[in-house]
Amino acid sequence: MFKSVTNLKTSDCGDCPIQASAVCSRCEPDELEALERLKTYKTYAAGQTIIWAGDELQFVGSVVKGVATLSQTMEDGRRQMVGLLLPSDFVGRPGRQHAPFDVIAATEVTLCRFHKADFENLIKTSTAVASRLLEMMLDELDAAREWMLLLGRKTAREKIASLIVIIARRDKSLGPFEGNSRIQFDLPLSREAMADYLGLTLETVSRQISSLKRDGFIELTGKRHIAIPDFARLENETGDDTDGGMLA
Amino acid sequence: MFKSVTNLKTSDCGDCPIQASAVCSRCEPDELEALERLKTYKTYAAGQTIIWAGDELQFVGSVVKGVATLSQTMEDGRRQMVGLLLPSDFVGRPGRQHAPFDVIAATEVTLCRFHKADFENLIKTSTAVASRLLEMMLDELDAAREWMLLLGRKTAREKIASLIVIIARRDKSLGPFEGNSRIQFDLPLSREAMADYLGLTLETVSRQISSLKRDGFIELTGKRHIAIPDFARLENETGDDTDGGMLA
DNA sequence: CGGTTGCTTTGATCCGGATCAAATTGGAAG
DNA sequence: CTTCCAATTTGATCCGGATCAAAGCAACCG
Repeated sequence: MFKSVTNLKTSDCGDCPIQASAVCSRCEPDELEALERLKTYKTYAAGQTIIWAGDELQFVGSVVKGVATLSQTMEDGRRQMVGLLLPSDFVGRPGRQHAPFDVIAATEVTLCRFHKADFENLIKTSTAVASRLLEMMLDELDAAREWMLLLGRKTAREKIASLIVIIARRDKSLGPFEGNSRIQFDLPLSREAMADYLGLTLETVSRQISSLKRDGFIELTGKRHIAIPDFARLENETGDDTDGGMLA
Repeated sequence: MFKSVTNLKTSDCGDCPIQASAVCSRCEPDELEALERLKTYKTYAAGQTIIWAGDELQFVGSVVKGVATLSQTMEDGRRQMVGLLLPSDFVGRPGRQHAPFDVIAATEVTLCRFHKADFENLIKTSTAVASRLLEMMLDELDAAREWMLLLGRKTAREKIASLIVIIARRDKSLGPFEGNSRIQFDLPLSREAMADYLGLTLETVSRQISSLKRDGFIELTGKRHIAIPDFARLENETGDDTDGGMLA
């Protein structure tokens, strides 16, 4: 269920509602219009729980603005974030009841929402919508699996470096950047939220951030604002294959 | 990409090729027939790599028999299994190139395969196929997220107990069973493969299995055959919410 | 049969990250 | 500009699981 099918922005700009350049051409005008009629917007305050685990969900939709968190909690309180919901990410499970995860606003969040039943109906009749959703889910799944590698095998330092890199890559306000550029932005998550995402404690998160700072990979001004003097150099700390090469 | 969309059994029995009872009725006869024409079978030996990370993939399909493993490896050799492929699980990524995961046969594996391009074409024209696939992907994603909780927050003992419970639940040869039944079956994975799945070392896996045996949660005859005297009691060791309750 | 080979178990030690406990800081409210 | 407080950093210690090292053990083979 949940998170990040992505890009259900619903056309303030005439884009394909189930967006993404590649498929826009597949959207029939009447499908686009159908989505258009169904959408509503709603804003949630930071800290507010948008969806409770086990809820009977009445809507699906996507994040327009802000950051939310998709997480699961054990009885004894141990918590694991299983998804980070940034603008353009899809929220809600079409078909059947949603799985037991909470969605919590990390900052003020605006959702673009569709009535669930209507949306499900649309999936069943529109190939374009269904296959676009499928594609988005496949991306989601790939991301989830990469996260599994991080959780199962990376060290604390690699986890922190990976998270910072991922947040930077997804921050559209930075525009496209490359290689060794210097970039800066605000971390949308508290140390505790990062810990829940990375399977660490908040103390370890803090220590590793300090350590990356000491080693010159990042600079901090205030608690949330971060600067990365050399993006590629930080990427080397993630433990990931960075060359992206594919010889022979 | 990959793994477990599930149930592309392709009708030796007249079932919906994109199976699952709930949707069978949605399959049009001609769609069923289209899938029928496209399928081929192939068997792989235990230990064989079925798909290499980065491959240009020519087919998609599903596991008919045997067990395969979906895994990712870091340059320095650290490995994390990100999916367990059991009979009925889907393999391959329709649309775009598959992500960098290996698929390796853990036992002898038989796949039912479709030519990729044909299958993708089918998705684009058949709502039934696309929406069934979507549903399966959503289940996959839920499972992946539960695994994230396991990797990030569970103790070694809880991880082992969880894995045994999950394998037992998915073993169809056991038939449906409930609560405190006694059940027994063969573990389809080596200690090392379990370790790769759980984000542990093989020594820790072995120790925890021994510990569960000492405490009477499981019995072992030979290295692979396992008996669970009281399934519900083992479930209590997983750390999961077991009551499944949903009061008020 | 005895020997090789590949799992698996068990043992001893080490270390990364958790836990418990203060101290510090930055930002919001007055 | 101060005050206050939650978020963060830093410190000291502990422990679960990793690592290094040696046996068991069952299947296979000559």
